[in-house]
Amino acid sequence: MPLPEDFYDRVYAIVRQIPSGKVASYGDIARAVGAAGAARTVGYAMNASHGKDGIPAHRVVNRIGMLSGKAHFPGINAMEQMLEAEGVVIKNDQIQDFDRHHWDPVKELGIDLDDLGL
DNA sequence: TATTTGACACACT
DNA sequence: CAGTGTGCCAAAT
Repeated sequence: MPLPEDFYDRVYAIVRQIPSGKVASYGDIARAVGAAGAARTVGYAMNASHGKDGIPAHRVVNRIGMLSGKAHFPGINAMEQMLEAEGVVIKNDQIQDFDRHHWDPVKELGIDLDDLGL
């Protein structure tokens, strides 16, 4: 279980479950993987998700719904372009009606923070 | 083996 | 109510 990839795999598993037109915050994902507070590490995991596929990193934003990681995408506008294509309204690198598009994995997937094996 | 960085989050002023 | 500073976990060097 102490495999480094395990952590990434958990993050990918959650991000992969994000439905189209929805977005999740790093903190929520961090909690979903059992690493509450490791939001930064989640972003790091996303950095490794580039070479992989099926990892809609463009649906992952910070808590305020800002496209903080847009700079890490191939195109500076690729992130918002994809989000807009899914029905998400982006304004000035920020998601409009973030609460409306917010998708909490812990809540939607019914993940029990006590059942993460901690 | 220890230190610094990192696509954040929360608390305080 | 808004802005600034500090703290968190894990990975990489």
